[in-house]
Amino acid sequence: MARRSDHSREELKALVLETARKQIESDGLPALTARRIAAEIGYSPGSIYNVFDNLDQLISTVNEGTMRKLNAELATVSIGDDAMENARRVLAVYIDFREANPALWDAVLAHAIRPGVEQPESYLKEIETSFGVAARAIAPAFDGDAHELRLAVDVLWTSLQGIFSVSPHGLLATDVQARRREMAEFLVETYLKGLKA
Amino acid sequence: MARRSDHSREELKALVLETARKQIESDGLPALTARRIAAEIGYSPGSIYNVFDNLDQLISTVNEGTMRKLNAELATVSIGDDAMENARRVLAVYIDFREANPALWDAVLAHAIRPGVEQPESYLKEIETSFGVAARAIAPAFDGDAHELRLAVDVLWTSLQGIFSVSPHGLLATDVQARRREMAEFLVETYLKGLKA
DNA sequence: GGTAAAAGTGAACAAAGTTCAATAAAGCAA
DNA sequence: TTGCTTTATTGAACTTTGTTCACTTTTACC
Repeated sequence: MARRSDHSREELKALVLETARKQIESDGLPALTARRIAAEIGYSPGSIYNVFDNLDQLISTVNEGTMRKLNAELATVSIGDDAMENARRVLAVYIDFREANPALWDAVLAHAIRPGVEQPESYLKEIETSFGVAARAIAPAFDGDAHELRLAVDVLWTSLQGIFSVSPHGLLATDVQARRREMAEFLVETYLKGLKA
Repeated sequence: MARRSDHSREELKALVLETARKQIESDGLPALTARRIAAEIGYSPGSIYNVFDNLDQLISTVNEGTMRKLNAELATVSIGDDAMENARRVLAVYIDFREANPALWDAVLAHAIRPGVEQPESYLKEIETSFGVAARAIAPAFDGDAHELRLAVDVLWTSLQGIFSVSPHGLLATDVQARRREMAEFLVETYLKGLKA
């Protein structure tokens, strides 16, 4: 069979994307396969490659949507003159988001690690938006040194990624989430204190 | 054919291990496959599974060796009463080790991330040894609160893993190493200042 | 010398990403 | 309507992976 026109090219792309997102949410990134998406939407595996170059690009697009959702929530955080207070608020939103979307966020983290794989421009833009919020949050602790501010944000961001990526050993699965929250809060408290010192 | 006795079981295990280590070093973890190891040592793929349960266990064993090597170097660091100075020294050894063994260290980091996959006891012991060094290094900044010291070490360790895992975007490959060093040093400086504040 | 145990093989299985010649439907022209 | 062109879609096929296991061959021992 061929040429069904059940969906336009754009509709099909959106359908694939949405299905991929749901499958990541319910079973995690490793469970995502082209054949499984195809089966779910009633198309053949080849059709996935008609609307995406490959699975990596598809995952990047899912991740872009996840980042956009995070950024929408970060945008609601009110930023004042107290860097520590700002950082606490941003972290709270970050953690809540992660706990509300664990598998989707893991997919973002997993892809952030892959070396050499370059990401679409639009995806990098979303990341920059997040960095911008973080930068404005801790800016009061800096005397206008943009270069050092950028360094401080990069360090904070990647450190948080470490905390939420590495599985703490010797802990029951039920305690991992609480431990990570504790660690992230300790990092932000200590790091911000250090910035002001 | 069968039963060659070119090597004893222990010799074969060591041979597989050493070959895997070399292949990770030269081509990275993703390039490591059972068939490639087998071809290199002149055995069949099935023989790998005669001495290791599966590839994950083999990689964990390689990683254990890597950690042991790191610990040997960490053991030479002299620890004094100044937490900041201790931390600087430990970090320098850590960074030098990573730069001397990039692919092997990436394999350690990659495995640290995998959720649910439990590691052999002996491997966890090596990690604990590293944590012990880090704990003694920053202990002077604590008033004997073992619980908080442990938290501080966990945070520092996983944060560093984040810095060395996430590929900073918008950088030439040649600059990544220098940037990571800069970030790691900034983290340690700032974090330690925060601990003392 | 014969037998039991062990070492080693290598073909086979399932599952993955990906490709592409073939095909059927849709659109269009006459 | 008819026929031609274009295009969407297929699904079988290719490659590669981890892993298994019935079978073979060698060794060790009685």
